[in-house]
Amino acid sequence: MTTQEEKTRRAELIAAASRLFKEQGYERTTVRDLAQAVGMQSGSLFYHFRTKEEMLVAVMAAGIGDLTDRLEEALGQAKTPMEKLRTVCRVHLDTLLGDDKGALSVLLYEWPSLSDKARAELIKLRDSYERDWQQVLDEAAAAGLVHEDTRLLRKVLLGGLHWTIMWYRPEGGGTPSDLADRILELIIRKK
Amino acid sequence: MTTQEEKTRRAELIAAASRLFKEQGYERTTVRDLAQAVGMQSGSLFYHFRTKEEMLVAVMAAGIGDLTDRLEEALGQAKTPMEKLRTVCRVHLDTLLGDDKGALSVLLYEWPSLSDKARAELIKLRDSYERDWQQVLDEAAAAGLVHEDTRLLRKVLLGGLHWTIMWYRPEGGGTPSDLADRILELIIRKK
Amino acid sequence: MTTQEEKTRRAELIAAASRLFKEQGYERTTVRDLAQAVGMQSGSLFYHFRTKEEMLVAVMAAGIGDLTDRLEEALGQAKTPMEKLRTVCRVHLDTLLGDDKGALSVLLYEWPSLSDKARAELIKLRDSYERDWQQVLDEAAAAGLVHEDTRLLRKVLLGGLHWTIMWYRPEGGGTPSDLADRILELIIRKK
Amino acid sequence: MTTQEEKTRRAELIAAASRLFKEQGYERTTVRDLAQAVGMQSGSLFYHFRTKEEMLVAVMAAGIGDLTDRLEEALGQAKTPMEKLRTVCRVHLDTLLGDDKGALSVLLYEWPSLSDKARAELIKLRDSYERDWQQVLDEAAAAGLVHEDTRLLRKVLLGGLHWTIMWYRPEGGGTPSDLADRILELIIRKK
DNA sequence: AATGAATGAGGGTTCATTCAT
DNA sequence: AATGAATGAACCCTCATTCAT
Repeated sequence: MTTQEEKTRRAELIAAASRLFKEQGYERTTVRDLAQAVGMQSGSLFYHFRTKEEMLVAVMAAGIGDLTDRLEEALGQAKTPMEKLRTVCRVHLDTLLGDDKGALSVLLYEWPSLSDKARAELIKLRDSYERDWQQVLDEAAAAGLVHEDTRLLRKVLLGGLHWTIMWYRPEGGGTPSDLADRILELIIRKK
Repeated sequence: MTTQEEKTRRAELIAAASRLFKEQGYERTTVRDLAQAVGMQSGSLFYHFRTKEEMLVAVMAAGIGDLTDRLEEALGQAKTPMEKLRTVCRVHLDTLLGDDKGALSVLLYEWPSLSDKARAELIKLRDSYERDWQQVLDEAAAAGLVHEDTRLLRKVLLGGLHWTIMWYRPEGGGTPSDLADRILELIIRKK
Repeated sequence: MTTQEEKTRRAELIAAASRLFKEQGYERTTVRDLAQAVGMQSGSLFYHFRTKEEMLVAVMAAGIGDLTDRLEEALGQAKTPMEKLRTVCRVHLDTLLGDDKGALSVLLYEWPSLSDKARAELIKLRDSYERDWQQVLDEAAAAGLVHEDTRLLRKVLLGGLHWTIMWYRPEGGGTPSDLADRILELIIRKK
Repeated sequence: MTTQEEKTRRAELIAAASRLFKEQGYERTTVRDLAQAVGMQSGSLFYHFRTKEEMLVAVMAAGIGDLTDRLEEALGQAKTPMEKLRTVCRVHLDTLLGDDKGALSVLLYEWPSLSDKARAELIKLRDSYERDWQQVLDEAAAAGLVHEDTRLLRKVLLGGLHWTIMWYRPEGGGTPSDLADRILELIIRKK
C-alpha cells in the first residue's frame, strides 16, 4: 500500500523527468519544471530523490532496464538468426522512437551530464544490453548473414540506430519497426 | 591591422570554445571559462560575440564549414566511386576524431542547445555537406557498391560514424582513417 | 505509564539535543539530526516539542536546573567560606567540562539563538544560580579571602570558568576539579 | 585608484559583515542582508568574496589583526610591568566593547562556525596576539604583581575579559578602560 | 505516538550579461 | 579592445513545520 504509492509517485516522477529531459535537455530542465509536472513543490522532489542527478540516473536506469527486459522477452520468441537480428533492431527502434518513452534517448544524449560515479553504475546496465546484441550478431555472422567483425558492427549499427532520433518523423516515415527492417537491409549479406 | 587582429582574437576564441564545449559541454562551460582560456575577463568576450550562443553557432559553423572544405578538396583527388566512398568516410572520421578539433563533435552533440533561429542557419550549412555525401553514395550505388536506398544509407552511415566519438580510443584503435575503411567494409556490397 | 514513557522520550530527546547542539551548534543541527539520534522521523519530534527552539530552551533549562541542584546539594556539605568557594568552582567546572553533559555549554554559547521571550524565562533560572554564587563570594570577601568587589568578581570569575570549554583538554590537563582549584588560586587573597 | 576603491568596497563589506554578524549571528545573517547593508545585490557579493564563510574569515582576521596592531602600538608607550599590564587589559576591552567594532566579538563567538581549514589560518593570528599577552604577564609575574602560573592566568583572565560582552552596558558602567582597571585589581597581588 | 509525504519560504551560489571607464 | 564591478534572475537544495493516517 505504502509501497504501492511510493512506487507510483517515484514512477510518476521518473516518467515526467524522462519526458522533460528529452524535450528540453537535462541542464535546461529545472527542478521546478519537474515538480510542476507532477503537481508538487520543488522542495518535495528531494524527499524522493536526493539530487537532480539522481533523477537522471533513475531515468536512465529505468530506460536501459526496460529495454533489456523487452529485448530478452522478444528474443525468447525468435527462432532463427535472421528473426533474432530483426528482433534486436525492431525492439531498439520501437523503444527509442515510440512516443511513450524518452528514457532511452535521454540515456544516449545526456551521457556526458553524468558524474563519473553515476556513469560507472550505468555502464554495467548498458553492457548487459550490449551483450545480448553481441550474441545475436555472432549467431548471424556464423550464419553468414552479416560481416564477421561483429564487435565493430555492433557499435556502428547501434550508432546508426541511435541517430534516428535526430531525423525520424512518424508521419510518413513508416513505423519504427518498418524502419528497423529497412536499416537491417543495408547491412545484410544476402546469401 | 585591426581586422587582422580581430580575426586572430575571434579565431582564438572559437578554438577555445570548441575545445571547452567538447570537453565539458556547452551548458557546463561558463563564459568565465571561455574568457580565461584566452586570457581575458569575462566581460570582454561580449565585445567579440553578442551572446554565448553566438559563440556556439560560430564554433558549429566553423566546424561544418571546415569539414565541407576538406571534403571537397579531398574529393577533387578521388577518381573512382570506390575512392570517393573511401574519401567521404575518411575525411569524416579524421575530422571528428582528430585531436586538434572539437568543433564537429560539438555540432553533433550540442544541436539541442541551439535556439530555433540559430538552428535554421546551421541547417543550410549541414545540408550542403550532406549533399556532397549524397552524390558520392548515389554514384556508389550506381556502381553496385552499396545498397540503392542511398538516402537512408546516408543517414544511417553518418549516424554510425558520428557515434564513434563515444567509443573510439586512439591508443590501440588504429587511425581514424583505418577505422573509416573498416566501417566501410561493413556496408560494401562486394562486386 | 504514558506519563512515564513520555518522560523517558522527552528526556532522551533533550539528551540527544544537548549533545548535538554542543557538537554542531544549534543552527547547524537539523531536526532530522535530532530525530535520527533517537530513532524517529523528523515529523514525530513535533509531538514532543512544538518548535525546535522549544528544544533549545528545554536543554538550557535542564542544564541550568541540574547545575543549581548540584550546587545546592554540594554546598550543603561545605562548612567554611573557603570550602564553599572551592565548591562553587568545582561544581561549575565538573558540570561544564564533564563529558556526559553538553547542556551547560549550550546554555552559554547558544544564548544569542534564543528569542527574547525564551531568554526572559531562562534568565530567571540563571539568576537563581548566580545568587548562590553571590552569597558564597560575599562570605568569602567578608572573610578576607577575595576582593571585596564581589559583583564584579562573580562576573569575571564565571567568565574565566566558562571560557575553559574553549581550551580545556582532559588528557594531560588534570581533572576539572583540579583545574577549578588552580583557577581559584589565581584570585585568592592569601590570609 | 582601483586599489583604493577595491579596498574601500571590501572594507565596507567587512565592516557591514562585522556589525551584522555581531548583531544577529553569522548563521542568522543572510547574504542578502549583507548585500543590502552596502547597497548591492546579493550576487555582487560574490565578486568580492568567494563564499559567505570567506567574509567571516575576513572579519575575524581584520579583528584580530587590528587588535594586535593596537596592542603593540600601545605597549610601545608602556614602561613598567604594571603599565604594560594595564595596557593589555585596556586595549582588549576598549576594542571588544568599543561601539565601532564588532569584529572581535564575532571572533570569539562565531569560532565554532568556522571550517577546520579556516580555523587553522586564524589560529596563527590569534597565537601571535596571545604571545604578546604572555610576555606581559611573565614580566608582571617576575615583578611579583600576579600569580606565577601565567599560562593559566592568561587564559582565565582573557576568558573573564571576553565574557564582558555578555553583561557590560556603557550607560552607568564606566568606560571600558575603567572596567579593565577594576578587573585588573581582582588579580593583582598588592606589593 | 509516530509516520510518510509534502510544504513553501528561504538558503548560498552561479552566471550571462551590462556598462562606465 | 578590454576591464572591473555590478546586476538580477535563476539555480539546486535545505529545512522547520504540518497533517492525514
